[in-house]
Amino acid sequence: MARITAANIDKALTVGEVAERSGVAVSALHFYERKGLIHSRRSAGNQRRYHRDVLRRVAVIKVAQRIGIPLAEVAEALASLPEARSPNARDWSRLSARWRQELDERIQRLTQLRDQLSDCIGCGCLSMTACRLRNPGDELSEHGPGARRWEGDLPGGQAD
Amino acid sequence: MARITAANIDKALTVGEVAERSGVAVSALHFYERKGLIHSRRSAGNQRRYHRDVLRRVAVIKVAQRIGIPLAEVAEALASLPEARSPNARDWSRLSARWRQELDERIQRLTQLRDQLSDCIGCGCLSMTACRLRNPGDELSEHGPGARRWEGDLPGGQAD
DNA sequence: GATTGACCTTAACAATGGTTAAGGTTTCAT
DNA sequence: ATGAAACCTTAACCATTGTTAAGGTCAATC
Repeated sequence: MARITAANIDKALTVGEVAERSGVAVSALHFYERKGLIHSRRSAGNQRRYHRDVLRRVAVIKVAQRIGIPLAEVAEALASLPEARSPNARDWSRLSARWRQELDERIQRLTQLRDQLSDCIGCGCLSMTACRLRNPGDELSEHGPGARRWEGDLPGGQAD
Repeated sequence: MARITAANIDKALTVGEVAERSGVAVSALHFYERKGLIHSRRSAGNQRRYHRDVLRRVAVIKVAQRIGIPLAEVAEALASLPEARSPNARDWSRLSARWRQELDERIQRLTQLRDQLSDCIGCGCLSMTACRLRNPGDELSEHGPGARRWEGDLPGGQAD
């Protein structure tokens, strides 16, 4: 369907066209629709027909995935877009800002982890009680005499 | 079993003890064993008995997970440890160094993404053809006249 | 009007990282 | 020696993000 001519440039898109242009598989588009991330109308013969806005939505979904946002959260964010009109620059900017913050936090967490890991490289301390990397959440010190014996329980006595 | 006394401080650990000390569930320990990340001997009655080294391995697994390394890759890394002796500081250092590099790369990718996303906040361009975030992998320009009409197909004519 | 490609739905499968349940055995302390 | 707590195995189930298959319909073209 949908010969692309000057006359029908505004025509609704078929699922195949959206797949081709957005670079995601038809099956993924079906999936996104089931999850409420995108929407379609139906043709007389029950085939999906998409407004061109769907291309932006899919692009946004792909960016969000790169950031590491789970689809459920993307769905929420997209649900916050206005229904009455096509989203405008400000609408998209809001999403970008929101996700940039998540991205910032993720980067910060990873950077902190990296710094701790760097300390570990020099000393091989990944395995020791004192290691900053391990200690958060390591309940060792609460549980009897064995818990503090990290340095003593190796044949050869190396403090690894 | 395993009264903790001065006399049996070097005793093998049961799965419950490992779970408690490492902070991971018994089911997860079984799972790690199935996947080859940790190993156990068996008691006369077929119960798992762990060498204390397992606590280090589990700690390393947890760190790797925080970094975002999939278990299969962790399994590979752990398999590279010497079998004959308990791993020493240098062995653990090698793992740390290896993963630090992966972490560095991950951080760099995310940072680049963040910078691009920052550009998008100002202009709302997440949806536009020119956007650096979108263009890699966006096949738009190859597919007919519709492909370039990002600015023209919105009622109201905003360039969003 | 028939063919062919694109489309439809439903359901099952895949990988990842486990948890939960069911039914039976071992270990420990008393 | 017995009862409770911990352990065993197998199998099914959970969420996430889709893909693949089966069986049937629609749309556009020759």
